[in-house]
Amino acid sequence: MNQHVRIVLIEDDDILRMGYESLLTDVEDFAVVNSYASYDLARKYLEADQPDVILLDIQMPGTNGLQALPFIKKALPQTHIIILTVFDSPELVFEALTMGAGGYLTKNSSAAKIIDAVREVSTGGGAMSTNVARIVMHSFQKNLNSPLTKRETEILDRIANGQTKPQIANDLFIDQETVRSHVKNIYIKLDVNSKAEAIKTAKEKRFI
Amino acid sequence: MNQHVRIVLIEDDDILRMGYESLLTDVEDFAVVNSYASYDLARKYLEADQPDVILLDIQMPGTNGLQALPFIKKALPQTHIIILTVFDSPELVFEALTMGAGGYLTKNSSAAKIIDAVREVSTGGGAMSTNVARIVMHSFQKNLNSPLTKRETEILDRIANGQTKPQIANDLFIDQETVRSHVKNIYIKLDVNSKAEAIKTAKEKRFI
DNA sequence: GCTAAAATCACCCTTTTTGGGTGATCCTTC
DNA sequence: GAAGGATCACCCAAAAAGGGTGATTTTAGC
Repeated sequence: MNQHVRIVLIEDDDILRMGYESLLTDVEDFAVVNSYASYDLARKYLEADQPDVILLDIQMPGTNGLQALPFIKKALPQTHIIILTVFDSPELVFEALTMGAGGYLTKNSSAAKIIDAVREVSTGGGAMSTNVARIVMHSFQKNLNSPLTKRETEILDRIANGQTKPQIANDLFIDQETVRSHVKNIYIKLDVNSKAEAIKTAKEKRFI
Repeated sequence: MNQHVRIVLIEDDDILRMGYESLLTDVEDFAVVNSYASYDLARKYLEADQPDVILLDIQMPGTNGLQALPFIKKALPQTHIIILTVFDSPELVFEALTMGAGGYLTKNSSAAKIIDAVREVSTGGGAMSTNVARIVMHSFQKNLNSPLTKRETEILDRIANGQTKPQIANDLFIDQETVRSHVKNIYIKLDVNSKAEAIKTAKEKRFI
């Protein structure tokens, strides 16, 4: 039995949409079951299409791709969604990923990359173009020149997780006064005088 | 003038090391300037090697790759580091990325993928194998079935950033009592009775 | 081995924040 | 028009935070 990967395209540019369709149709085990110029047009047919993978543009008339994402996820929880767009700002990327996109490709991606990506996400993998990967990886990067000591970082991290000083003291098997002492030093080093400011500053400078 | 990408390999398996060396040397504009069986052996030569890219194994005798990462970063801030390993647990991946790795490949990666990755990171891009991408993307994913309302999520998010109720009230132009009201509802929905627990539970269940 | 930095604890103090209970009003949004 | 969401009010006591000042003990780098 033929186990085709069922693909749906949602892309408002006619030329591009036809291009992708032709590209993906030519792949042996892929099947483009339908393609639409917008989510609003696709909406009522998607469930019948039963796609394994949706290639989704962001910029579209009506509901845009990012707005559509949660609705698609709710209607078709098993479907993997690849964002395919010209935009690659950190905000859009993170927005897409938190909403459950399984891939994020920019439109300068080669045909081979797009085919690879579809295959990957259809089996539960992840896919992103290199510029998106750079953004994502950069978001993890900690500042390696933190003025905070190990202990101070540990404590500030726990504060950022909502722990109170007594709780922290208890967890680390040290006295509350010691925790207080560390916190005071943290405040001095970060030039702040409250938890909120400390967390804000530390996150901005990637100390935690 | 020939602008070669200067590559250093740190990999304890002799066969693999030679394999990578031969693979990368054959690429026109790549130059493998040196290869070592461990970081401890590489250590004192690295600065002289002036690599643009280091392919770094994790499992090694002596200092392992992840432990070596911060030292390499400190000594050679401009050098891009690609972790090349058989391990792909979330913990190791995040550890490597926070320590400043520019790429994370698993050893089942094809020759072409490895060459691509070196080229990418050498120009400041990011690179990761699909299984790593899956892990990373999954870490961003929010729970789309949160029991919390928009407002409640907003407020819990601010609490997780260290803001106090008065501050939140002020920022959102609502009364402290309203914030308290929301917080109470959050506590009931999450079945907790403190900030710390609420943040912990919400993060675990990816509500924030 | 010396020295500086880091980690530890102590006691002074006041102000702010928290959490629980109970109830009410006003929007929206199906 | 009913329900969930968002808003505000007032009761209360306990907990936590923040500032100041100082001291001791480890730990780590030269």
